[in-house]
Amino acid sequence: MRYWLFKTEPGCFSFRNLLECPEQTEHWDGVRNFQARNFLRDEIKAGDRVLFYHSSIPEPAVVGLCTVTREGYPDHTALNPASEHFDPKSSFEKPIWYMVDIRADLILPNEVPLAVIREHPVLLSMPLVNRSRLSIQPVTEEQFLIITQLGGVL
DNA sequence: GCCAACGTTGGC
DNA sequence: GCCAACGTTGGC
Repeated sequence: MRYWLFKTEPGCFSFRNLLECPEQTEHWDGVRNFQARNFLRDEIKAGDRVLFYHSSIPEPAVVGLCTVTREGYPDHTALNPASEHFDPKSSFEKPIWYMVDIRADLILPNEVPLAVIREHPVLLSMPLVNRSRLSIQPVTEEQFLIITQLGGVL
C-alpha cells in the first residue's frame, strides 16, 4: 500500500463535496499533467491512502483522508467535446489521460496548514513545499503518519 | 501584484 | 533537439 496527496481548489471541488457524494465516492478526473497522469495510470492502486489538500485559498491545508477504491482507468472526460477537460488528441482506442476513484474516510479534526508542513523537518521534503504545481504527489508512510497525527487522528 | 517553478509552443 | 518566449499554477 502506498500514500499520496491529491490537490484541489475547494472552490472547484472540496472535501465537503466529496463527503456529500453517494457512498462518499467520486471519480478523480480532469488531471492534465503527464507526471500526475503517470501516477494515476501506473502506480496508484485500490487501497492506497490519500491526503486531501485544499490549494489556492488563504490558508492552504490538508483537510481530510481518503482511500483509493479503483485504480487507474481512462478519463472519459477527455473524449467529451462539451467537457472543459476535453482533449482532441485523446481517443477511445488510445487514451492519454487517466483517472482513479476515491472515497472519503474522515475529515481531519484539525486541518494541517502548509505553513506547519513547511516548518516540520520531515514534511519539509514533500513535493508540496517546492513543487506545489504537481496535483498528484507521492507521500512517504512517515509523512502520512505525521500529518494524520498533527491532524488530530489517533 | 509579485515571484518561483514548471509546462507548452514555435522558430530554427 | 535546443532554446526563447509565453502561459499557468499556487503561495504569499
